[in-house]
Amino acid sequence: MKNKITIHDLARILKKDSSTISRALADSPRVTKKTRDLIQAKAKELGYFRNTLASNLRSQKTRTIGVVVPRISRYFLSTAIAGIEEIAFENNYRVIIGQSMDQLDKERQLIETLLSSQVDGIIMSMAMETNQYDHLERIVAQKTPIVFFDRRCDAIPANNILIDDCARAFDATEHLILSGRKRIAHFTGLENVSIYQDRLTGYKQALQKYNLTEDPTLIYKSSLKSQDGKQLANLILSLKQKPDAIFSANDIAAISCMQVLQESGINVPKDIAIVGFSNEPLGAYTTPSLTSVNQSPLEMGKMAIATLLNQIENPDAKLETKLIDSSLILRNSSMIQ
Amino acid sequence: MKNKITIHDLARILKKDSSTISRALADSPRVTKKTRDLIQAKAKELGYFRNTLASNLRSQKTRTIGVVVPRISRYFLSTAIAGIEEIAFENNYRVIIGQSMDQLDKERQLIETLLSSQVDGIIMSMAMETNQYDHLERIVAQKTPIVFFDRRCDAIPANNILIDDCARAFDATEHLILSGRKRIAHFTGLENVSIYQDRLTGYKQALQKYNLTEDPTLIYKSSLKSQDGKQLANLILSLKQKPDAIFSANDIAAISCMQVLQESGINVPKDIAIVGFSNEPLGAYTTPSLTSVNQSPLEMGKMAIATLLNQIENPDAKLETKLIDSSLILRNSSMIQ
DNA sequence: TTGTAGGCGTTATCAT
DNA sequence: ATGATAACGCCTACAA
Repeated sequence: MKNKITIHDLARILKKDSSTISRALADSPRVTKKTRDLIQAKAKELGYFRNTLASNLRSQKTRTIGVVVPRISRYFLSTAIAGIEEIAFENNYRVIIGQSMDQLDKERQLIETLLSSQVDGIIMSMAMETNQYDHLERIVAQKTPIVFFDRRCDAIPANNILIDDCARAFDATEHLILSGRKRIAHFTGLENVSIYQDRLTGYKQALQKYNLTEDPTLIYKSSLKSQDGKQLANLILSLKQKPDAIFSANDIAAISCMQVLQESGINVPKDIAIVGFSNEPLGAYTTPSLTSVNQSPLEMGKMAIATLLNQIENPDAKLETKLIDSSLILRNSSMIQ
Repeated sequence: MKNKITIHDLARILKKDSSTISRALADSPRVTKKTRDLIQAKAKELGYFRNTLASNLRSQKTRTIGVVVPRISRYFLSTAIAGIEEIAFENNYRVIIGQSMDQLDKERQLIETLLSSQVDGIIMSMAMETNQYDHLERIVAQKTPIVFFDRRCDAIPANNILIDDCARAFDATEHLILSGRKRIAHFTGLENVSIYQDRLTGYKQALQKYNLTEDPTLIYKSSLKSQDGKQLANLILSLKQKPDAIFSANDIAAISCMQVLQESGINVPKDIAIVGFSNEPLGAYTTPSLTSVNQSPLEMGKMAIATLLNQIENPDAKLETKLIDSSLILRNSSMIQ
């Protein structure tokens, strides 16, 4: 078995009580400097490591926070997680990560796992599929602090770290309108996801402001995956009266759609201008480069963990919704070249 | 405090002993089906959750594995982690993630944290800076199973999940030679990182095979970050006799170098052909698109966790080094157009 | 300043 | 089949 030295071993060796050892190792002032130094030296010598398991059980704190996201291998999310991990580490917290793969079932299981692991708090961005909230209600019932970022859950009282999706969608649509576009299609996600609703609202508000009629046949709902973008491109290609612009609620769908359109001889942006959302790095490298909305993922992640840690240390803190800076990044896919 | 129902609460309510409750909840056959059903129903009703902390302390297992990587927000690593998390979850293991940011210090601290958290095993890819191995030796000393992927550590006996870096570097260089290139520069990483040594070796072997003289002034060592690529580009621009090709040990340096070269009027690939390494997705979208080496990160991650779980369940299993499929992906940055 | 004792929640062992 | 007991390792009132 493993090389496990306990405070009892140290106690025996040093002929002290284990409580003295415990205090010394915790730098408690309630032990002489001399004994403390002696004990710490011996502990180091013997390679003693505090057993976090036992310590946690005793203190009922794990100094671990759980993160549940749709998937890690997407730039926005991995960058947000990088920010979370960085701040958590600085504050001596560990981070457990799980991916829901946008599935309700997996999300449920992950939450269950995290709760029974006694995480001190949870940061999450909801799965696309999630339309029931029993698992999230349980988090609240257990009084485990929770912070949503990006994809919030309106049904659950919690802290939220967001960008102003509606305003940015408005900006994106307005930008297309001001560039002279009249028939602007919108790619939206599943209706239970808050941000896609917000982006849809922003899109509609912009149309309204400029007196463009909202055409329901120009609003396409999908999972916004790569293949969805391709399918939608083919659908658009088959239309007699094509849109002259597309505002997609994410970059993946925008880019894959753009590729298919181009392969069929459509000129982007001349024939159809395209704007995405999220500012994935590869959008800067496509031809044409993709106009998109920067969501400041690193800042979102850092703000999410800061908010969570505050809530953990201060359980009565008022719940807040914080908006992180965001902006439309103009590139060539929406500019007349 | 939290809504925590324990087996003792259930015992009191059902007028049974806590050990019976424990057995029932563990589906032990040593309890009547009737009582078991009764207990399980009641547990569900009251929202009982096993306290993983206590259970772990008892069993001396955490069912948690630690992952230490340079940074999460890079495609290769986030994808590998996605694979790790997926398989871990299927096997009812949790994953703790830490980023060393390529710093030895942070890596040390992370390892220490993971060890005192009693993780059942560790998967890691070494930090660029790491040139001392005391922290890694401690992992071995504690008999905690460890698997390296991508950036291994030759000084530590462990499982390794790799690609054949040397062979792929050879392929890349040979490809440039067969395309008629004579002065092929190489961007390598810090010398303590195994994979960069391997890629350098592959590069040299290809030169040798085709009787090209190895020119030490064409081998550039750096951290291979974006800014390094730019600096190297400027350095190359200042040369009287420029290379006609560059083989970079990663994509980031390759792409940023390519950009700077192009801005200065160099035609890629005509004047200088470029090949990267890692096949980051954005390489497919640059102009010209970047020839690179696919490292199959998802498969590497899955193989790493499979190997680790096997080692955990079977501590005497022989240590292995597994090579994952990899291949040179030809794109426009190295083809005469 | 140091020691004693008990408990965090679970589970394995032994007894009934 | 079920109950009693002890132990995993740590921490903290309380006592001395």
